[in-house]
Amino acid sequence: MPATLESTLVSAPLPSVRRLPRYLVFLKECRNLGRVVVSCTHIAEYLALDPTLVRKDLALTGIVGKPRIGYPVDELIASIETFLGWNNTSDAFLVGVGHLGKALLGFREFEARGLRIVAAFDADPARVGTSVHGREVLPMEKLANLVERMHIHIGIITVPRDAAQQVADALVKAGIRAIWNFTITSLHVPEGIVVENADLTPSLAALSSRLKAALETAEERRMLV
Amino acid sequence: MPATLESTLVSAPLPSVRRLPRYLVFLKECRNLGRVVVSCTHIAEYLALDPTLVRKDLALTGIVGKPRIGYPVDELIASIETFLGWNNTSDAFLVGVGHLGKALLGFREFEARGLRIVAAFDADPARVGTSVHGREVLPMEKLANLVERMHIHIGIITVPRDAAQQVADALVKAGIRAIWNFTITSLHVPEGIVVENADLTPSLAALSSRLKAALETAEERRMLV
DNA sequence: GAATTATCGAGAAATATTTCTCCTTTCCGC
DNA sequence: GCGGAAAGGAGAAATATTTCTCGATAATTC
Repeated sequence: MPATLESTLVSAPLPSVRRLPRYLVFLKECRNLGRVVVSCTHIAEYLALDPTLVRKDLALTGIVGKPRIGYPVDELIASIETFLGWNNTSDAFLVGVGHLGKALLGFREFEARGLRIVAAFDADPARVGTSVHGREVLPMEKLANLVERMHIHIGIITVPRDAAQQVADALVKAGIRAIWNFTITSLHVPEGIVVENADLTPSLAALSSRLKAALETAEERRMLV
Repeated sequence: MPATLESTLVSAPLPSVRRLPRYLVFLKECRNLGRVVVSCTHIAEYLALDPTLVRKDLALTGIVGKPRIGYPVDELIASIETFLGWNNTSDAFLVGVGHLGKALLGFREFEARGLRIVAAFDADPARVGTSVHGREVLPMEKLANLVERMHIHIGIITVPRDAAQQVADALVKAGIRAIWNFTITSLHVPEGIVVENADLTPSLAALSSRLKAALETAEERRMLV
């Protein structure tokens, strides 16, 4: 039996979880406009989804709506944010202060979404000691000690792909529980460690594929007419 | 009408397409190590996937393997790259030269993956005229004209989320066919325009959710023992 | 040269996810 | 209050995706 990276125990459907943040954007917009309640039909229409799908997703968070009324906006926002754990922020370490690492360190929005990058590390001595968006870049040697001392659960990998596995090993050894992997490298980690891949290449592949299909469809229509 | 046309009309399963780039990483590693053939079993083992799944994904690209041997590495790489359209690069425009936009402009790897960002635009006059990774930042006014003149199909949106819809409208009006959307804003576009969302927030949500589940599972096990 | 074994291919089965259908609830106008 | 319309809830149906099973094939070993 091949070792599975994902523990397929009881957890929420991942596609649903991924949609939740987009609901939040719309809901906060509603709140800003002074709306008190919102129906899943409205949400679905705005996001071009099926209303039932939205209802199912929202039900995951434990909220119940009222027929003919909808969901109370404030409660719904709170419910989703609680479900996603965005209320109590988790601290994370980032490894690899290149272009992307710097960009991530600059996203102040993460903090509103439950993630605080508290320290950055790099193997390049030239980068160590510099300051990026208010955080000093630390040497890799300090990583293990600090992970333990600060009870860090999340590691963010933004190093060149060849170094990714090595960094992952170091993070796991230090006691990290989840890795946000921005390289395309397929990381090998012990069971129980969560790896979420955020590399852009798969998304680019999907874009290419869909664009190709769209252009072909358009071409065909043009020839039929 | 050739059968290939029909097969492209029914677009490939997106999850499969997203996995293809990860196969490529492994395959190129194999090639570098001097391997000539590789079996889907090996690929599957390395990526912690089911062998049959890998076989089905590879079959999408039209390659046929040999029993007891596997797939010829070079041919397989070529087959996947052709399928993904990584051989003939498409030109793209990027709008929004903030942290992320700059980071994307700095990724030279995109070119090996069929994407060349040929120009960058920004609404901020302070940024217009500056140079980022060798490309001059142009004013938004020039966008429409250049999209048409250069036959650009792909637009990349890396602006603040509030400006995203407006930029998308401008891109669509200019004649763009696909949008790579790095904001969490749900874009409204006419039918036939492809929108691929690459915002990190859904991935972060998935990470949080899975980490939470993993920690709970671990806790549960600990209490059982 | 035959047996053995690893691998691919195809289609069936299983699972996950999304959509549909019907029913209940609640508000609004009368 | 009462009936109708609109909205959400629950579970079934449909669809998409993944996994399983079995048969065929080709290299390796004896």
